[in-house]
This record gives sequence, C-alpha cells and structure tokens, in this order.
Amino acid sequence: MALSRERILEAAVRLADRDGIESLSMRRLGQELGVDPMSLYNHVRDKEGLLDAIVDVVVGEIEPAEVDTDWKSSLRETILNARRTMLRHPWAARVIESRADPSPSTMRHMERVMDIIRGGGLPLDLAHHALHVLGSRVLGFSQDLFDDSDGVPRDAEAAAMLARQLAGSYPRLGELAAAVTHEGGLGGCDDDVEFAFGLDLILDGLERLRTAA
Amino acid sequence: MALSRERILEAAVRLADRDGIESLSMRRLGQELGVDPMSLYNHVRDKEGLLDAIVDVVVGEIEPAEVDTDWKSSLRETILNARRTMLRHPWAARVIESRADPSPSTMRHMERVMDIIRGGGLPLDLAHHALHVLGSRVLGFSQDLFDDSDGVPRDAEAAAMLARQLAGSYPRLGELAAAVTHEGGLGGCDDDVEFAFGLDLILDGLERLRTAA
DNA sequence: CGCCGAAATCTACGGTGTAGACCTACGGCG
DNA sequence: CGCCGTAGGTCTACACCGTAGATTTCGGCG
Repeated sequence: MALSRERILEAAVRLADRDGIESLSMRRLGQELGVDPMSLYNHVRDKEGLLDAIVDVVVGEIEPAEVDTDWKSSLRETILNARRTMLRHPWAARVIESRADPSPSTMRHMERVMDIIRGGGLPLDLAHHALHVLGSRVLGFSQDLFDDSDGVPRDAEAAAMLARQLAGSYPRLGELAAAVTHEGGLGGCDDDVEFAFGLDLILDGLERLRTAA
Repeated sequence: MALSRERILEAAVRLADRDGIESLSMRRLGQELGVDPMSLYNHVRDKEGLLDAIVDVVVGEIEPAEVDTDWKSSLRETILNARRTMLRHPWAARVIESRADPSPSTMRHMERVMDIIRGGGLPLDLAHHALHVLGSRVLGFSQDLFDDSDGVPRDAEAAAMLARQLAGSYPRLGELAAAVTHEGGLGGCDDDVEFAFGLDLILDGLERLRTAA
C-alpha cells in the first residue's frame, strides 16, 4: 500500500488518539506506517505542517447543525457538535491553540457559525462581539481552568477528606469542594452540563442585547 | 553570586519573556546563568518542575482587587488585573494550560475570586457555575480562537484586499473582516474592549440569575 | 588540619526534527 | 528497445533536547 498524505494523516490522528499527542513524533509515525521517517517529508512540509494538517482533519469532522429557524438552537447544536468532536480527540484543543492561523476547515466552521449568527438577525457589530465572547467555545473547548471533577469520582471518602484539608488554606474553595463531592448539596460536577450552562448564559446574554438594540 | 532557586526562576521568566517559551531549555537557561545545565537540577526537580515554578511566580504577580462592596466591580477588577499580568508574559497562558494541577498561587487567586463571588451573595451552586463559565478568563486568558486584529493594523489597503478575497470563499467572515478593518462600520478590533465586553456579559448574566433566585 | 555534605560539573545515553546525498522504480519519448 | 527525468523512498549525519550517574569542588565545623 503506497504512502500517501491521506494515509499519513489518518495514522497520525490514530496515533495521537491512542498514545497521546506527545507520542506523535516523525520517527514513531514512520514506524507506525512501516516506513522510513524521512519518507513522510515527501507528503508533508515538516512536523508543524503535519500538525496543521491533522487539526484540519479533526475540525473537518464537526457536523453542521440541521437547518433551523431559531438561531440560538442552531448555534447551540453546532457548538455542541464541535464539543463532541473535541471529546473524541482530547489532544486536539491543545494543538489547535498552538496554531498561528486557522485551518481551512476551521474557517469553514467559523463561516457556518457566523452565518447562523447573522441569519438570526444580529447586527454586524454584535455578531463580532459574539464571536469574541464565544471564543474557543465555538470549537467546543471547555476552557476550564482546572478539572474540578477531581477527587476521584467514586472515592467519596477520600474526596471529602481532600475537601476538608483544602478548607484549611482555602475555605471558599473548601466549601465548594465539599459541596461538589456530593457530601453537601450539588451532586458531582458534570462537565457537559457546565459547558451547556456557560453556553446558554452567553447565548441568552447575546439575545438580550439583540432585542435591546 | 551563588545559584539559587529564586535566581533560576527569575532568569527563566526573563528568558521566556525575551526569547519565547520555546527557547527555554535547560541548556539555554544554564548558559544564561553562566552555569552548567545540570546544576539547575539541584534546585528544581526537572523541567516540568521548572515550568510549574515559573507559572507560580507569574500568577503570584496578579494584584488583588481593592476591597469594594460591589462584587461585580471587585471581580471585574481582579480579572482585569490577571489579564494585565498575562499580557506581560504572553507565554504564560499556554504553559498554565499545560499544567495538570493548579499551582499554590493559582489556588490563592481562585480563593480570592471565590471569596468575592460568595461575598457578593451568590449561592454556592451558582458560584460553582460561575467559576466554570468564567473558565480560564479568571486568569486573564482571552481565549480568542484566532487573532482577528489580523490584516496588519496600519496597512488598510492590504487589509481591505484580504477582506475582499476572503469574501469569495467565506462571505460572512468577509463582511466581518471588511467592517473590522475600518472600511465599513466598527473601527478596528480592540482586544481589551472585547475582553471586557465578554466579561461584562458573563457577569451581568450571573447577576441576573442571582436576583432571579 | 581532616572530614562531611551539599552543590556544581562532566560524561554519556537515548530521544527529537530534519538537511542533504543517495538510490530506485517508473512513465514518456526518440 | 534504450534512455532519461523525475518523484518518492532511504540512509547518514548533525544539532539540539532532557537527564541519569559518577565525579569533582568547596565551605563550614569538629
């Protein structure tokens, strides 16, 4: 089977999915394909070019939303689709952020997003703000500062212990941790609902600004 | 002058500021300090430990907000202070995102943020949501998907050209680019006002949820 | 002085991306 | 058929990286 750009990209994505992005080296990739590492350079400018390319592949996997008269629903669906894609390739967010310029499929995605926003009747300046405030969320990044579904899900005992010890130096975070780890009120911390909560808060804010204008 | 952890960290931050984070290697850093690279390992576990440490230094530079009765103003000020710090160290955001756990000064910062939020009267569950929706914004990351102050600020001619060529494949982005590059309506694209816009939209949304509850 | 422990250094190993020379196979053409 | 240009695969080699492990240096103290 002849080496080809497509085969290289497919293998690269597979390797990153399986072993993590830090394991994606030209040598490992060549090995994966049973080929000399230098052969890859006939199909890809350099490693940066390879990363550009697999980002393009992954972003290209995002499904467009169904046509829908309601701009908020369409946008919501598009962004949740993006998030689903990024969850399938956990390394992708980091790599995308490290690219200087958006890839073609990223441009296509942004165009679709912008089309939904403008089609919904938001004026150009508000649409511009919307793109900024949504930020990397339009590509499905949850952009959480740190993972507070920590404390190991099932070990409620240890989690509560950690929350209590946290409370010594950081009382406010301690009470939060205690509550999140089920001991107190809000049960657990579902990333999906948090993502949706933030997204809806932003979309609602935008709509309010639209009707105000 | 004896080598010390403090001197190492200071030099590392300086080097990253000056030459970019990708130039920060143990060898380069040793050279910067006129010392054998291996000497650094007497004060730092390994390179990851070094990165952990300089993140902690940078986040520690964030100034707390003045005491203020208005939680929204205090939080706004804290977050804008964080942003100022991050703008001084453009590499920091990327490095912070690559850490698995928050550093001590990050914890302190989060504690202050949480204290402001809770002090403002937001119930615990809403405070939890708030931390998530603010995400990395609490550390001042603008998390823009790509830099749309592109097109080279001063070269309005070329920028308009680029906008027009963009309009071929991506009409919605094209009209946006045209407007942003001053030719149309909204003049330019100020990252600071965009950051503040998004922040205020989120803060206002949170306040509305608070009063609704 | 001698000794000890910590800090600094030296050497070396296995990894990285990739430049440049080399080889090889194949399609087109006289 | 023979030839040759070219595209793609391979080989070798270089400069860099992080760091393990052995070794040397040096300041303070008995």
